Amino acid sequence: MLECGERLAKEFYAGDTKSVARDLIGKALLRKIENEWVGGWIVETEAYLATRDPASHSARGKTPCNASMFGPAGTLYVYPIHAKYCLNAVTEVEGAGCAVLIRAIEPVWGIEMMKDLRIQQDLRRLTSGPAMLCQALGVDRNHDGLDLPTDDEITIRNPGESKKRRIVAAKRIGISKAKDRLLRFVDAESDFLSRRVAK
DNA sequence: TAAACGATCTGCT
DNA sequence: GCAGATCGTTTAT
Repeated sequence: MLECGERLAKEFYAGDTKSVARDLIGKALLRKIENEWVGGWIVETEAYLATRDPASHSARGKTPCNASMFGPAGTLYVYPIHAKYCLNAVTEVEGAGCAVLIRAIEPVWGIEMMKDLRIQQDLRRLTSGPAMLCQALGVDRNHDGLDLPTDDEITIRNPGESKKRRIVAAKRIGISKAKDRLLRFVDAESDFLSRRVAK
């Protein structure tokens, strides 16, 4: 295994959604493809709260498609949107309908593999958006519902010591409801954000 | 079964 | 920076 610390346990995801979103910045998202680990540091996330959050997919209740968003903490929720996919980690308790959207990572491991999967050579545009990073890691609907704390193919790990990051809260992107809530978290120094934050 | 709508990306200007 | 592409899911006939 790579030198990137311990994998996050179920207890990590069981915390308050907003806190989990913030704490995921600087963690390592990894995916095993053909026996090789690919992935990088998480630099951008967004919190989607339970049924009270009108921007959340869970707001209108459970449907066959969003069922895994209501699963136990640590469940992977992959949602299709605009003919692409987004990757979320379910938080809090089973049935709550909260999740954290992982919007961008800084490519570190298996960069050549990711370039092939994305058909994209520009490092800046490799994983700096929710659908981009899914494609770079080869994640699709087949992975929906798996258990992050125990899965063999996809995992999030805590590197322990890592470079210092300046974490900033900002408004969420691309939604039409509840726009003004500060539920987006980014590593303000990163070059791999889907959108820059105002200084 | 038809129509509308996105938690978006890309290419071109 | 902006318009167009894209397609599964949901909601309406």
